[in-house]
Amino acid sequence: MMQFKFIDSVVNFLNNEFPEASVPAGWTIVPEKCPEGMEGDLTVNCFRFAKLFRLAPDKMANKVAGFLNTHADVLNVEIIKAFVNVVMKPEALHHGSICDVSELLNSAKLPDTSRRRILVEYSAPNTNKPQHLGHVRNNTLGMSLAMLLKRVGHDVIQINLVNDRGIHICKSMIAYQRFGNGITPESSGIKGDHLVGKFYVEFNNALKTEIASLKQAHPELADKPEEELFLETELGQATQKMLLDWEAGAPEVKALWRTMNSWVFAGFEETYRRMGIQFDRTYLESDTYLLGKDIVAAGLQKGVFKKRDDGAIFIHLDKMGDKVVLRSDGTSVYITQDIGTTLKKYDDYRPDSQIWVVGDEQVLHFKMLFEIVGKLGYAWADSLFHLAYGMVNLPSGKMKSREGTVVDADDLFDEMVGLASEACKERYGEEVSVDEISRRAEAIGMGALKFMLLKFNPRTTMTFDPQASVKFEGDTGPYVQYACARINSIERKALERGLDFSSGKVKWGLLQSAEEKNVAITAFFYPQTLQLAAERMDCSVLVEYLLELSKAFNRFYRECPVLNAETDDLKAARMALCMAVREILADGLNTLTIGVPEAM
RNA sequence: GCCCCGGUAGCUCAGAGGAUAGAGCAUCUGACUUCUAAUCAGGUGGUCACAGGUUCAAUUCCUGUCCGGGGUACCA
Repeated sequence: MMQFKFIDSVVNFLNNEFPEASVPAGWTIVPEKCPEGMEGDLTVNCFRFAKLFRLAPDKMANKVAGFLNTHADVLNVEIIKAFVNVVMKPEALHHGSICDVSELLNSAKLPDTSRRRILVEYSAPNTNKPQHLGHVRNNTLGMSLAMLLKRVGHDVIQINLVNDRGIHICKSMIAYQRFGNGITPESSGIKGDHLVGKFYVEFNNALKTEIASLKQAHPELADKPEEELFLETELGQATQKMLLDWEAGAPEVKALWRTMNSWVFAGFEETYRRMGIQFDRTYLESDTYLLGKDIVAAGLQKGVFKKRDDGAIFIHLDKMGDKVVLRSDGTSVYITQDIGTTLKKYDDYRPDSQIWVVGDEQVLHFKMLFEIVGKLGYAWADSLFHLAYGMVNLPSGKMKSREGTVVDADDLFDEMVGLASEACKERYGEEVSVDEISRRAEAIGMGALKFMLLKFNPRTTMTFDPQASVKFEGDTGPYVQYACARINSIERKALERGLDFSSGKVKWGLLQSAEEKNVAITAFFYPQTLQLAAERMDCSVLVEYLLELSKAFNRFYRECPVLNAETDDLKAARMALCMAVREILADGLNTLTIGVPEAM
């Protein structure tokens, strides 16, 4: 990690002054950004480490300030309580931060000994309907987390586990058989996953009608919930039979299943491509759904699991009570499959850690899963992690497919990109090719959406306001992209004017204004921000940072002309600052899987 | 009932022991002959749900209460 020389000096100084103090190995001072309105660039917060040296915080502050007063890199020092506010010489400030930007970017990488192989599983869609806003949050969190972990040096493997079989899949198949009339994505021009989703809806409508007439014919059933009446209906029975036929390998059922799933996969492929998702491995539940059974059988032998009188196999998990892992009829439950796939993924990749990006309604499920894996004797059970994220609600409340309030993923992409496209045309409609406009609109629209979803802490249950979310102003992805676009524009203008800054040494010490220093100070925190975000598995940390750096840049942009600066040396130095900022912003946006348009 | 998560500005959200609690939106006022105004500068707006406790220091940690959400299946 990059560090200012004066910080190292203080640490050395303290170690020499207090040889008897037992400071942890590798201990150092982490400087903080001096709050706005205070005289200072950086702050050494002595509250945090005074105790290490058995000194009162204010005495420590005095000691540190006394030392720093004589330091060659320091211009001025002010003590407030136990905060030591340091004004640095601009030269030293820039050399400790933004001057060598590739070194700065590189220093975000963890040392080899801290790098891990990590499996990130996310998305996990069902093949009976298209993806919606909830999936988009999941996908965005998953892919960005994967990129973030990679960015700091981990070996990351992105995994999807597709739910491609089961009773819910049979529902759309039954509906297709009955109402489909041989329609296909090609014949209808409807995207495959949407077409299959239509039949899932039709199934539920038909089922609702049948249940209504069932209740009418049998008033005693009036109070029964619909799920309990499923197998009383003709449709329900047909669906159940189809599931059994599927499991028995009935050729005509399998053929239809393959056909319809292929439509859905083609549709998903398009959705994923648009989001920029590439999985390293896709597991299909149709291949893995039987996996856990052997393990349960073996666990029963070992006494980890027990058999109940009715034949069901369960495990006793102390505080969480009993959990059935195999039904009395011998079939798997959800957790059985997850035990199986967890072990399978472990065997396939030997990871140091596995992460599941799954909604927070499943926290208990994963707690149980991890405990079961541990009880089965796998020491790596404590390296398993459920990244539980909150649901996406609408201002009107929850999204409900039954009430048609679900925000479809593809529609949402189109809307965001469409609005971005309009904004682009407004600005550059005449001068820029249609092709370029659509490229920009794609980066801006998709970027705005992803950025918005990542801005929230993953665990918060967020409200998605279509009106507000569709804007490209304020704390948004386009705000960050715009800062990059401004820098690109400066670079283009420099070329037009025949200015060449590539040769000659940059005189960083010329950048002395508050705005210039603030950019450099903010830049300094980039590597540790990446590492913190990775450690917390929380991209919102990075999002906040990118906004802050963009804000610092935009202020600089307003106050400090680059190409119109007073001297050539100052022009060159400011240009170098711009280039460095662009590299950081682009690196950050990239990590969030957001593109950077050339201009906007 | 029990378990988990949350309650911070009109709205959406940051802050997780430290300085005067922040940002965006909304609203009001200014700034485009200048390297892009998708920008910038400023105003208005707060009992950090409530009550105790720990601490030199609590919005942050602990306990309790209230309110909201989720979970508590031989569903996934």
